[in-house]
Amino acid sequence: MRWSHYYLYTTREVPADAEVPSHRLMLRAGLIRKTAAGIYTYTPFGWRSLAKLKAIVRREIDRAGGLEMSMPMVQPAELWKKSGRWQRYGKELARLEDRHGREFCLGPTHEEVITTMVGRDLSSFRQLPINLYQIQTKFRDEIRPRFGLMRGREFLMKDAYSFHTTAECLDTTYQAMAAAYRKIFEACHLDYTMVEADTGAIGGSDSHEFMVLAQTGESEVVHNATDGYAANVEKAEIGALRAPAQEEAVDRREVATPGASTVKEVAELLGVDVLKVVKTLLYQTDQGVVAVVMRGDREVNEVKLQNLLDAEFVAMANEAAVREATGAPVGFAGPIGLAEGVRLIADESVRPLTNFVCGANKDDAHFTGVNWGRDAEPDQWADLLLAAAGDPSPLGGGELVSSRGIEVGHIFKLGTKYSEAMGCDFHSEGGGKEPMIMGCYGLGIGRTVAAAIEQNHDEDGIIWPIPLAPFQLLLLSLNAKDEAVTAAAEALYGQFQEAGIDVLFDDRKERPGVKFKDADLIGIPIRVVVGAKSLAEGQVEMSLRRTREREMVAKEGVLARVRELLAAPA
RNA sequence: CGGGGCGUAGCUCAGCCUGGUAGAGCGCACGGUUCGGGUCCGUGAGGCCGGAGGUUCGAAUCCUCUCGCCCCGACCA
Repeated sequence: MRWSHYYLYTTREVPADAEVPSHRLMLRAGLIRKTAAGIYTYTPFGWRSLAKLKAIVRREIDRAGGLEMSMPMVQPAELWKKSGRWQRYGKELARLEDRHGREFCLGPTHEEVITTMVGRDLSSFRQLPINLYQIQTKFRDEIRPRFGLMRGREFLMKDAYSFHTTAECLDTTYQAMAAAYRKIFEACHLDYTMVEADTGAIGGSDSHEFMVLAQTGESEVVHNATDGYAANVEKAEIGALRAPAQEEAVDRREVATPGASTVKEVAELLGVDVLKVVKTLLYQTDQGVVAVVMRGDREVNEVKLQNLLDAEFVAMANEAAVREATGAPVGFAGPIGLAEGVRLIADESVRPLTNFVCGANKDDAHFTGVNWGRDAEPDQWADLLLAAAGDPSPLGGGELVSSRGIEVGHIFKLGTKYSEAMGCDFHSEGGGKEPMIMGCYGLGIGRTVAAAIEQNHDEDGIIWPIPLAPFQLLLLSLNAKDEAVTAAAEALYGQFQEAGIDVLFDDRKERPGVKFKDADLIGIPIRVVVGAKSLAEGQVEMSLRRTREREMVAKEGVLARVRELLAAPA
């Protein structure tokens, strides 16, 4: 491709709203343009990179037995009402009406559509298992889109759905898809990790996420290198915490704690360790108001809470609700004397505490010397602790380490949640009718490309991994008016094209400085520079974007050298 | 949805407080210059100052409403 005839416009300045490197560089390098908040246009240049990733994804999913298809982006409300998600999905589901007033939504995912289709077409165990996938534009009306393609509202995603007669069969496909994902991310040369995950709004049992490790990632993951445990922090289990020393029970006393509404303030005021202070958090849920007692220095994992309650939503109670439940302003809640009907759940971390401090459900007052059994008893004990770096791994390998990741893939065992709702049954060998057992497998296309940039860039621009680079090679001709240079560059361009190499030929009438800056910015892995001085000696300069190592190569030997570099592991 | 901020040339922004002829840099066009790391000089095109209403002799500037965008939070295959 000749740059002079191509659609590739770089910018020196950045729109001020780009905060993370991938977003900034994708705009500057002319890969994407913003059309609306969280909605982007992919330029021809950017689209090439996405196309490369799509090809890798297709290759691996096809090998894993997937069959490519395509489903509509606009879906009838009827299907979503049938699965119950029309109500449950919330405002993220973009809804619209057609001219007749019929309700539709923009598909954020496609369980309803695929399950309905498979349910109609397949009816026998003999037709199973089957694994269908598509690469398609999704729409989720995110509350706050940000970071360019990392969290857009409209985005490209590969989603696959598998249908089975048995859990074992589902597991086989699940493992095969996990293996395919590994191959995909390895083929992209990404530093990633697979972690246990919560199933969220999609539902189901087993679930794993594929995280590309990056500081700018929106998810926190914890892992332990010794025992191999790795999980999204939302899901993470924790080994036994060190138990505090047991004390002889003392009398419970109410003490004045004016203005001390945080654990830290209370601990300081009373001169005790924060570990001695418990906090009681009030949540509003569709199951009613819930009070959670948590160790003073730790956070509640709201996902664990939601799963425990089997709740549709869980949110911190507002001030009015807190007052109603505790009779006190925020900051003085405790497990003793809560309003009627408030469910009290205590985290396991506070179980071994003796003579602890908690709010007195009274303005400016706390209790000291509180003991379980004698003074209070929760309706339920549970693990609601949000894992943190330094916690013991549940597998016993020592401390958990925390890192940040970009969620690029998420696979689920759905079970029969959708097949039952949508009536997707099969006749079993025994003649009975059973719901199909399903799995689903998502992979963010744009997000993966953004993650690749997040992991591969420097201060000058993108450093594409060869498999995702829009072009493999950038041929750069310096002196446009020098006939010998032009002729040599044209000859090389012809050779590269003939050899089937993805080449971008910078034949623009620009100064060398501009071309070099652009070359660094757009990050094509291999660069070949034809300039007057070296050409006089029959040589051209070759270099790699990643290492910046330069070498002079006789112009006759360039093609062979390029082939060598492309074959080498990146 | 709560809190904060911003909408002025294609892009990045100044001007607004204290109302009086709409600006800069980059980009673009033209001429010259330069030619291995975003040359330099000159000329020029380009803006119902997001939209509506109000105050005023007069509004980019003050007031009200509205739309859009961004940041923090809650949220999230």
